[in-house]
Amino acid sequence: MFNRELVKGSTSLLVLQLLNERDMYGYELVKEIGRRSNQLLQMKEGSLYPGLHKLEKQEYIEHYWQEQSKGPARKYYRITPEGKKILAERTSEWHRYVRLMNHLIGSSE
Amino acid sequence: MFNRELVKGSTSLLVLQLLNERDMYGYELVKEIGRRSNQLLQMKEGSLYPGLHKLEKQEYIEHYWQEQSKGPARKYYRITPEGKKILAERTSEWHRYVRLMNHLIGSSE
DNA sequence: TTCACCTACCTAGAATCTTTAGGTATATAT
DNA sequence: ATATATACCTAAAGATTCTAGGTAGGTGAA
Repeated sequence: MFNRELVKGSTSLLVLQLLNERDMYGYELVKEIGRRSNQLLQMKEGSLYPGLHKLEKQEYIEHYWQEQSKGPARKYYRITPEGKKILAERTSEWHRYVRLMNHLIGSSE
Repeated sequence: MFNRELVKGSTSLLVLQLLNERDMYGYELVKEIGRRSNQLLQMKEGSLYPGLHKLEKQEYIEHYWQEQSKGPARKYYRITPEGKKILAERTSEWHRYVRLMNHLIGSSE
């Protein structure tokens, strides 16, 4: 597993990226992030739900409910145009940051 | 400037790396990180000093005082063998994390 | 010699984020 | 009945960072 400190801060970027691919509900995001990372990234519900609420308050995402024929209703989230803008900015920030860190810790990877 | 959230978590890695190159004192670390990053990374003293104290408590670094012929004395920090071990681990964690994130946000950079 | 500024250390309190550790409810399988 | 899985949620604790100071020694200009 990754050091907890290292993982901090990039969760909102990850969530925005996944919602940019398709609408998802919270529980699905937790599972999907685990699946895609081979369980290396285990986003806790206690982090994800408040995080989603914050992103929605910032109007980067919005939600709609969808009843299911079986099981509890799902609260789907959709990225907004503003969210796409932020995603693009954050992604390029991420790359700049990685390049800089790799430079500082003496790696060309 | 980078998003504050993005920068979180890698400061101790950076500090250990710099101290692995040579002994430095706190104030020097602030300036050096700024200099090497072209002022993109501005480590605040309020973050650095408590961070150094924590690393020292974990016995990854240790300090010694050095009087100056002019100006205040300097508290130099030196990385310990344990610190070097942790640095190697954290560095490889960093690379693994970056590879994973780049995969998840769909980039080959 | 007074004032501003730089070096060099430090911390308390606020803000933010994550985890822990629950809770509620629906549906299915044993 | 009971366990398990889905699916939402939050309060409190823990960790880290920033804000916004403080202390002190030395330098340079007016």
